[in-house]
Amino acid sequence: MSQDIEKIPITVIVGPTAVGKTTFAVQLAEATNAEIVSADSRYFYRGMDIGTAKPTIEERRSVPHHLIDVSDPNEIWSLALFQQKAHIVISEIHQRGKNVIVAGGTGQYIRALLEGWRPPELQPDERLRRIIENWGEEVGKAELHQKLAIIDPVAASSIDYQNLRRTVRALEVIFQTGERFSDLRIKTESIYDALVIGLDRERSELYQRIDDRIDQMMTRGLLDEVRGLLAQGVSADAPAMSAIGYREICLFLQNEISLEEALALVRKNTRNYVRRQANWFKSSDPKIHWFDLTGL
RNA sequence: GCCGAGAUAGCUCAGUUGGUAGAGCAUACGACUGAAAAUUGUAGUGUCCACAGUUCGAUCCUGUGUCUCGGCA
Repeated sequence: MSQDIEKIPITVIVGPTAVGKTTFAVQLAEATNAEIVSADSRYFYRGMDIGTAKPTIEERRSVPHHLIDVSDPNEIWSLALFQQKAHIVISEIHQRGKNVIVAGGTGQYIRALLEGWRPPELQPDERLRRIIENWGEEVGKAELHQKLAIIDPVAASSIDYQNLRRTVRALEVIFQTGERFSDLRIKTESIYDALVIGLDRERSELYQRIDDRIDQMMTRGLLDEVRGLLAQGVSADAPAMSAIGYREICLFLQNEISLEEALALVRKNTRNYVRRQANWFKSSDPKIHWFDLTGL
C-alpha cells in the first residue's frame, strides 16, 4: 500500500520492569544511529531518578533520550499528552535522518502509539471528577457502575463494577461531551511502521533482579531522593508520587510503617506490576518478536 | 526436667456447638482510550501433625506420641 511508504519506521522495545530494556535500547541505538523516545509514565518527572531507574547520565550522553525530565512532579501527565509529545519528537528525529527507538514499560502508552488510539480530546475536569466521586461514595461503587450501565452499557461491560476510577472517568467524559464513552474509544491506523521487540525473562529471575535493584536504589539514596522531593513541595498525593518506591517510602517517612515494611511493599508492588505489564504485551502476540534474556 | 501454649493452603492465621474448611498475602490469568508504576476482576491449591479410642460420622472430643514456641528450673 502506498500509505505504508509514508509511515515512519520505528523500533519499539517492550517488556517488564527490570528486564533490561534500557541497556538493550542504548546498545541498539548506538549500533543503529538512533535516538530513544521513552514511553515510561514516570520518566517525565524531574528529580525522580533513583526510584524510577531512569537511564543514567552516561547512557543519556551517549544516546539522545526524549520525554525524560520534561515535567515537574507536581504536574500531571497523561496518555494523551504523551501521544502528542511522542508524535512530535518522533517526527523530528525522523526528519533529522536518524532512527527512532521507542522504549518503555508503560503498556498503555505504547499500545496507543501502535494502534493509533484517539482518546477523547477534552481536558480532565477535576471538579466534575470530584463530584462524581462523591456521588459514588454516597451510593456505592456498584450503584455508580449501574448508572453507567444505563447510559453506556458497552463501556460498563468493560469496566469492573468495583473499579471506581474508570467508572468515574467514563461518566466524566459522558457528562462533558454528551456522547457515550464507548463511542469515543477510537482506534485508527498507526502512523508508524513498527518493529516490536519484546524482552522477557523467567519470572523467578526477574523477581530476583527486582530485589537486587531495590537494594541498589537504597544504597544510591532513594530515601534522600524522596525526602528531597517532599521538602521541595512535591505533594505526597501527586500522581507522580504514586510511583512504586515513592509512595511506600512516603508512608515510612510519615511514620505509618517501618522501613522494613516499606521495602517489602516495594518488592511486592513491583512484582504485581510486572504481572499487570504482561497484560499489555502477550507472548502470543504475533506482532512482537520476543527474546528471552533469562541467564543473560 | 517441669509448667503452659500451639501444630489447618507456599506464608501468617481464622474456623467448624462433631457432618472433610476460609481470609489476607503469595502464585497464575484477565480488563484498561487525557491519573496507568494508577485503578480493578477471576481462579487453583489442603493426608486440617501421627497413631489409637469414643461416635453412624472426628480436623474438632479423649488418650498417647512427635515436633515447635514461651516461661520456670
